[in-house]
Amino acid sequence: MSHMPESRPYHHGDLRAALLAAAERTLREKGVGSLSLRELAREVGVSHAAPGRHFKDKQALLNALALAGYERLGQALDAADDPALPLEPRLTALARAYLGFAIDNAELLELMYARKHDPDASEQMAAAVERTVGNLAQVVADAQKRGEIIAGDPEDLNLVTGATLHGMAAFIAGGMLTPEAALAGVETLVHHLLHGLKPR
Amino acid sequence: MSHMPESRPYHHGDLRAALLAAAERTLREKGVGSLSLRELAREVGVSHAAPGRHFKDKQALLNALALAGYERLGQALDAADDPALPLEPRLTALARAYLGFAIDNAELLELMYARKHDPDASEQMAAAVERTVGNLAQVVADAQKRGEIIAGDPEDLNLVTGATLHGMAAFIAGGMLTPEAALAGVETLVHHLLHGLKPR
DNA sequence: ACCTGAACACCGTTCAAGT
DNA sequence: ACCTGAACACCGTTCAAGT
Repeated sequence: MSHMPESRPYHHGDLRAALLAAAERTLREKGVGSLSLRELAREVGVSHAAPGRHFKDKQALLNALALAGYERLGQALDAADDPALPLEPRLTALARAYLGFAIDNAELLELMYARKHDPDASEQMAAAVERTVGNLAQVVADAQKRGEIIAGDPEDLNLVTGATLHGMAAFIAGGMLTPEAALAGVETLVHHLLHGLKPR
Repeated sequence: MSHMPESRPYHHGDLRAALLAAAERTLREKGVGSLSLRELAREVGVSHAAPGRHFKDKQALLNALALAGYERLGQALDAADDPALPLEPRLTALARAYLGFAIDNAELLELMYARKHDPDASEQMAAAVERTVGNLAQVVADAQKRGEIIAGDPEDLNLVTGATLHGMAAFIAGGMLTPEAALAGVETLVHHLLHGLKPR
């Protein structure tokens, strides 16, 4: 038994994917701070210079990670969105999905938030962000059409809802809010957002 | 002219303060990524091991920086808060101050958000956060007392307003929102928060 | 007390050279 | 095409030794 049984999934045609997979695991388990290309190369069983073939930069690796994150977040939001629902439950479901993602991927989400103005990657990134935000914008637009929401500038309305959700996610990622407290508070949060803090 | 005129403010009794000052300048000008203890030591004109006398860790330096940030944010909020004002303008002024801080100290704010569970520093840090949040909580509490705000759980109300402001600040720090757009939108933001998105 | 110099164990990035 | 090995210029941290 001088070598592994068989079928090493790496080393050959899939180094890029292997690096990304290892990176995400490290990210989840030890945080961004402990993410090193050399360590990743070691984990995957490759020379320390090999990652350079697939990612011109450490930042490029991080960008790819963030991009994948947006992909998965987008899917989660799509899956959670039911356009047939009335506004409040629809928004609540969406918020719950977003916060769930934040809970399960706190470190990744921080990475996604951190803007690095890489001129090349920023195009894809902007598109990914757009798609994520677009999900929320659709809900607002639909609600406006149905008269369930005031007829203000949609941009402004998206900003409030977006900022609120973003802030909640940041609270979770930052450890200022426990997952339980966050999920327990979603309903009232959305309610307050829709009905306002002033007495009616 | 082989040496500086006089009074080197550093090197002697003030290395700690000098390091913090240099660090904040670097933070503002080049971002956290370019913050190195060795570089800081060079800038201040001291050996690379000297910082270790005043900060056990690089993280300790960052913690001190964040703490100072909370100090200044707290002062800015205090200065902006006028308890005599009616709820909406009072909250607007506070929001404007918070976003102003985010605009002027984007990198620092990111540092302040980033939780590092340093068991020792977390005590001071928690207190600093508490004071910042407390400012907002006071506004909500006052408004509730006056009947200007619904009589829900104060925790929940603080969460909405806090998350919204936090999210806006993060949008600014992350470059997804220009300072102009952010400041221009404060009034309607606060209005939407207080009056809700549903038609009245 | 406060700082220096050398040392250790890491990094990211580049580049010739191998297969 | 894809990877290796060596090299370069950095890091943070520690620790004896100096003043």
